[in-house]
Amino acid sequence: MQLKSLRLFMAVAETGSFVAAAQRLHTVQSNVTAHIKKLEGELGAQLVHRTGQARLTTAGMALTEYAQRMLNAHDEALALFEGSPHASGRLRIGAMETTTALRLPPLLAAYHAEYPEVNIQLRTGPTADLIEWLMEGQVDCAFVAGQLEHRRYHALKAFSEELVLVGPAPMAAMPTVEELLASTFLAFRQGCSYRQRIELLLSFHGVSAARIFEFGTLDAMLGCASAGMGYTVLPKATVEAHQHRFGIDYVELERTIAHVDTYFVAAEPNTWSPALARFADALRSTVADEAPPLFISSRSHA
Amino acid sequence: MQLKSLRLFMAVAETGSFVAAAQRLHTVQSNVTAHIKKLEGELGAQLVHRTGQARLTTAGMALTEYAQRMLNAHDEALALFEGSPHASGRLRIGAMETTTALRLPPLLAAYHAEYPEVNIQLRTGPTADLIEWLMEGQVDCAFVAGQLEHRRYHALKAFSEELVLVGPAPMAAMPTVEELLASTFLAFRQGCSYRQRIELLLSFHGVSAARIFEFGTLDAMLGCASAGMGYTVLPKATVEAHQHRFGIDYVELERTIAHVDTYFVAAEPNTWSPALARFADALRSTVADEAPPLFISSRSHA
DNA sequence: TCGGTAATATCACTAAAGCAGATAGAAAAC
DNA sequence: GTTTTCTATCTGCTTTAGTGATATTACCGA
Repeated sequence: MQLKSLRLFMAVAETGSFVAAAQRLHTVQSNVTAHIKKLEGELGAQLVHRTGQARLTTAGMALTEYAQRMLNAHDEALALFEGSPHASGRLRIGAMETTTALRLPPLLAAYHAEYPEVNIQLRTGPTADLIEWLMEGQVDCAFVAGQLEHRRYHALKAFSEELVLVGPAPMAAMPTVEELLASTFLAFRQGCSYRQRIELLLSFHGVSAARIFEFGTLDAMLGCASAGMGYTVLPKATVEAHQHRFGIDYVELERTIAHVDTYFVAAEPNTWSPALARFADALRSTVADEAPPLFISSRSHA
Repeated sequence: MQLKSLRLFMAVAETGSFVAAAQRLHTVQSNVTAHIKKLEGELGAQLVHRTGQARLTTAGMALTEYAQRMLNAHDEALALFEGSPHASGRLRIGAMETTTALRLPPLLAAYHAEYPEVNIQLRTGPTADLIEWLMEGQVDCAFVAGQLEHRRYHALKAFSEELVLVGPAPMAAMPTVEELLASTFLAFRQGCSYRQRIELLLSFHGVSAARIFEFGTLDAMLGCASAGMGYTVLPKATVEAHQHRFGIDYVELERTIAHVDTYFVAAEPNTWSPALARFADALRSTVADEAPPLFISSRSHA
């Protein structure tokens, strides 16, 4: 059974004529006859009464239901890919805690408004996990800190973050080496790229290691920071967004340490579902509003 | 897009390998490659990651939903016709009022118990209308009085009825010619074959014409008969079934007039949907329980 | 970094199927 | 009874599918 045959069959059913069906689908009558006969042979039943008007037999009517289902699914699939008037299906996004909290809401809102059919699944985790999930196919795309070194992945610079050293308010100046050495650092669980910055910061100040408390959520970490439990390193925008809720303050860091770019990474664009492609579009337009876009695409293996 | 390609695509998705998919569907790996590549070309997107495990891309996952829908509909259609484990769909039956009331209930009950998926639509009318509906395709089959003369239709003798003259109780003997001439006859609306029998009965007794009242339902007719409004001709079994509810009685008629066969008629068997074919089966077994079956099939135009 | 291994891609060839045009046959309309 | 209109069949051509052998690529371990 072929979709072509079913298409012709439905045309015959609707027009009541083999020649009309042939014209509608831009072929010849003998071809229609051949397809209908083949269908009848496969199903072991006559589908069309040929006397006078070509009317469907009872068997033919029974087939229409299934033929219509197949053709509908086919047309929808084709429309989804070729046209792409509306994206649908599932979109699994991975992102860091800070990105999720600060950057994604407006982006997701805009995307969802335009493509309400897409079922968005958001998964939060540190950069290392995100990359693993992406490679394992557990997410369709991810927002990670720093550029992905791996080949065969497409990367788009999404957001630029300025990391600051966060501690209990007030913080007038950078803590001394002694203070840093004596204090605890608060970080997300293993794999968070910001945590690497903490270690970079420590080495920058000549401190080799420090006590580190791991947290699972941003709120818990900020709460502990305001309570004076220790210092942490977070994007400035994140801190400013939460500063009114917690008694925290920050000092800016040296630029080489502070600057971190968040990249949108996914497999190559030609593997994207329409839902993912539209999401990348939405991201690009968001990025374009703030800064000139910078595309870093991997070598495409034609 | 071909169902064959989608079948291979799903096999690749499930097995994670081109060679495994080829083995499962009894073909060779190069063929799988060709089909997948063709699909990818048609949709303009890469569907499968080839590195290591053959995993689906995001686009590929989006396709699976539609592919599954198409293949499901295909499998169901095939199962419906070839196997026929369960009939489904719609079955439109036409029947005379008396047949509907007396003969169909047990048949329909048995059929519905076995094939609950079938949506049965019952349409009642006189024989002439039934034949017209059948030829126009408004019903899939019909129970009519007398054999259908038309070619290209399959007929199966379903029930034998013994017509009797019905009047208000008590009826000791056949009314005289004068009584018949003076009385009114009650019949279904134009086209009812039993009504022809009334006219035949009258001519048998030398009466050329009589006043006839037309009714739409059996109950109304029997009610009027019990009230002494006039006589009617009905199957003996029907009268006996309603005798306890109405004050009616009957006398038997001369055999050449009394005997009427009810035939099951439909288009030729090779045009039957599974639902219709199973219904004919059910009817045959019902008939076989009562009398040796008698098949009168039209010449099949191979 | 270099082979070995296991996977997919490509190629050449054969077979089959699809398609178009012409024609024959059958039914309906006049 | 003739004409018209429709479907079935036939023939040749073109395209496509399927097979098996071979090339290429990626991955893995030494």
